[in-house]
Amino acid sequence: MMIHSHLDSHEEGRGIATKRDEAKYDAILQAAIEVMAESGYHHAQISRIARAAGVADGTVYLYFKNKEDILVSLLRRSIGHIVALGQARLGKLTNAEEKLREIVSLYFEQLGANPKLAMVTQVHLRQVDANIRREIGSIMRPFYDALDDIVQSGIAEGVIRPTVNRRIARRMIFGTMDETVSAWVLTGSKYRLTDLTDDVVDVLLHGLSRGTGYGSTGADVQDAAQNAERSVEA
Amino acid sequence: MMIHSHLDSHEEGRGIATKRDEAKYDAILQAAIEVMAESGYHHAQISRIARAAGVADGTVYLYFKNKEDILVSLLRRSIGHIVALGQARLGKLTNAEEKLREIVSLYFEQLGANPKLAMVTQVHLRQVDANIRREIGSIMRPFYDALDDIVQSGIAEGVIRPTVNRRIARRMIFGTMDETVSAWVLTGSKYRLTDLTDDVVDVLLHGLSRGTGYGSTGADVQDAAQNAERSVEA
Amino acid sequence: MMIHSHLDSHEEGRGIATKRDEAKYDAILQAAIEVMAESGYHHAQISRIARAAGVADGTVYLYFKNKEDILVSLLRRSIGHIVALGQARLGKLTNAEEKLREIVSLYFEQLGANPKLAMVTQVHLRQVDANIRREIGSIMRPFYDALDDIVQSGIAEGVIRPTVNRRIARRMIFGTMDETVSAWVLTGSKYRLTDLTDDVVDVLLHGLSRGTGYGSTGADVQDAAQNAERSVEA
Amino acid sequence: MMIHSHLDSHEEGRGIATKRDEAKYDAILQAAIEVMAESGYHHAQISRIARAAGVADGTVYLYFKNKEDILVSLLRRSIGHIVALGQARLGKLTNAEEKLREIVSLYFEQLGANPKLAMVTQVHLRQVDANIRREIGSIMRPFYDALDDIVQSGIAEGVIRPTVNRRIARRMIFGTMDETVSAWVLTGSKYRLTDLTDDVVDVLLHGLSRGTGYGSTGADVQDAAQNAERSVEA
DNA sequence: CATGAATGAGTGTTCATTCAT
DNA sequence: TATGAATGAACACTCATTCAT
Repeated sequence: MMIHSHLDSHEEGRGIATKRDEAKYDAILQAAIEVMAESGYHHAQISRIARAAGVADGTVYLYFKNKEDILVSLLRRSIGHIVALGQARLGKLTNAEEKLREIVSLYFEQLGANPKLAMVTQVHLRQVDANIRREIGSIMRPFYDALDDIVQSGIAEGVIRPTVNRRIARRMIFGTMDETVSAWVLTGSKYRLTDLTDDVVDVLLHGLSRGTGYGSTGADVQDAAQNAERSVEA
Repeated sequence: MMIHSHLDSHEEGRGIATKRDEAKYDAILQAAIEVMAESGYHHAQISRIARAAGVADGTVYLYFKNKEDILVSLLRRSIGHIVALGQARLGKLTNAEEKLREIVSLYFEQLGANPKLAMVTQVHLRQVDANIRREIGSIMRPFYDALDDIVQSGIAEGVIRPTVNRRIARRMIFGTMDETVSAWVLTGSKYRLTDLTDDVVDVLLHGLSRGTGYGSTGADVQDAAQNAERSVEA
Repeated sequence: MMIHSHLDSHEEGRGIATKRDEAKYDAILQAAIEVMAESGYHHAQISRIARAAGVADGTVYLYFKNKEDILVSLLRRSIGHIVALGQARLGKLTNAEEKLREIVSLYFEQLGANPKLAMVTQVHLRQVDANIRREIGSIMRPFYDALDDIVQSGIAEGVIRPTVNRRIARRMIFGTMDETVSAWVLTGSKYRLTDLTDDVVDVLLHGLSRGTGYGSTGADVQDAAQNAERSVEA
Repeated sequence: MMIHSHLDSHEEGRGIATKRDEAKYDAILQAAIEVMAESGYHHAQISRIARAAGVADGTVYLYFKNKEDILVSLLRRSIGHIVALGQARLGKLTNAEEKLREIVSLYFEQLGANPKLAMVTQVHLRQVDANIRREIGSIMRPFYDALDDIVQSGIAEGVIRPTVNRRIARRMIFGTMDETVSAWVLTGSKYRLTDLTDDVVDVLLHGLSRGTGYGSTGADVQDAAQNAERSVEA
């Protein structure tokens, strides 16, 4: 998997404090997650974030250009982290199926381990203005590229059907993961997100249709009755 | 298809004007679409919407509880319309595959025919507060239910694999459609959304994996080379 | 005297409230004079002005574009008033000397009758940004034009020396009046500004120099000893 | 000319750094002129002044009490310089007319040679708070005193009319010079300020009125037509 | 039903000043 | 002396909502 790496240096975007207290930077970001997860982007006053971080209001502006910059930096850091992990883990894998499972697992694992961060990325991040959405898009790009690479290499390996519309394939992968995480967040993060990995990968790989003779996975041994029992999720 | 209908009476939610000038209600809703599509939710002042609708500011509050209610009513109306159409069209179909294709087609057709509405539902609707998102969920319910029905009946018919996680299946369907429409909107609505129906249904039904001997669709005759050419979309 | 009249319609500049409560407009302006005279421009919070005017903060913005607009409107109104009075009074006079005396008298009378307004125009008005100073210049123009007209007509009548640099003559007239009013304001408005009219006009007309045989005025009978006694002013 | 000298020791006012690096003190003052002339008082951040002076922000406070103190020190230094020059030059003159011409010439020469300084003293200096204006008054005192001395000695010599109101005479002199410099600054410092000396002195000495038989100066040979041509100034 | 003038709560951001090093 | 990171007070302005007419 070729994960593009220009976002690894996820600090570049700051452009304000080149060499200030890194712990303070982290504290503000963490405080922002806490406050935003609780109150949403628009109701998360800078003064509350500052207080939660243990700094003065003005200090926030030594580390971030403005309030939106905090949000963008949050996403940049978390996506950057996921992408970096992906580079490390997926590099060792050769099979597209394994790569897909790994990236889904990674995504669920990362967001599943931090419900507040997930709340911010899945819900509050979307409350911002159009111009910020553009920047968000550019931050997500490396992740999208990683998904595209998986599809592309899978086709090359003969593991993925060459006839799928690749862009749509990518959107299916991301859309399914995104919808899954959002549902998990909005229902209170009550179950383990990673538990869904196999089911998600199964449906992504094999679709809904009962074809004839396609390769069955371990998941297939579950029958419809069992399926109906899974009710942890709302 | 069992589309739950309690939201069809989409006027119930108003609770303000039981039977006022219906044309004025529509005018405000239409004005809201225009203004929000252009400026986003937060920059769409009530006064601008009122002016665009040809009514006074105060009049808006005779028809809607508040600004968010306009947004919610927009969604209620458009989803209600789609659900109603779905009831009509899917009722005649017996095959789950056909139903899936029909609902995807219908969704793309409705939003594809109204880019401004799509802009509002895909982008601006998400800028609202968390508490409103709950209401949005309840509005979407009938549509989700329709998708669930398709999955459920598909399994009963033996068309859909009984082993798929049904909730995840539904999220895959909706997530893929949603992501597809969002991408279309955010790149300027430059191509025909309905042109993607077949490719979307193909990947939903058969997944990514090149299994052995699953039933191929007409789409399958496209080869990788052709796939690479599809560049209408950004 | 040809006083250019485009500023008579001193309400045009508002451009916000075309037909609102005129009494409210006046109340805000008067409140602004009170508050600014006491605290200066920068310390005159909109909320204090609003409270003093008996309106809500937001109402101020129904009548004025922003805080600077209040200041500019103040000047526009007071200078406009002086210019309008000048048109009425100077129109009846034919002699440039009389016109000069009249306009000095008028200026001192108007500002002398309203020390708080004078405090604002002489002190606080100058605390604003460069861009506003430009607008202030355009508001003062008609007054400068009136002074120019007096000089010009005086020369035509043979009353004013044709060799004086007209622009400098105007600046002397205005500079002397301005300096006189400022001194009066800054020392607490303790004496009657209009009492200085004759002495000011005398020095403007005849200068400092003891020429030989120039026409003496009544003021000339005051001798140096008396002059030294005038100590009301700081 | 009796120029009171207690402000010559313009360092007294500092009260902070008694004998620090004089070059640094100058550098900060010069940087302040540059930055303020460009951006105005309120937009001239201490940090920009410090950077322009090549020192740290905090260092500024080792030399100046606060931001206003920089402005006041600027005026103190420049007026002090003018007053000192005046003492040197006017001491040699015996005639009040010559003294007046010399001090006008000196004032125009000093400010005319430094448009940025003039911009600060004529425009930005006036943007300060009312309490500071009092201190400005005390700084200007020696200059006012010099003007008063000229008037006083002129009367004693029989050169200046004993009947002029002396305080008003002084205000006319200063007001005319001030207005002239301000106009020059605000129109872009495009002509030579010193070129106006003769015209200014002429009108100060002889006023506007065409009396009979007052002593004419060389300037008088200019006729009205020529006067009209002087259009260097805006 | 309709109006639209009036309301007033709510907050991101700047920057002069301080002080620990 | 000098630094510059940290501080935190201060406030104009917007706009959803109301209600007297």
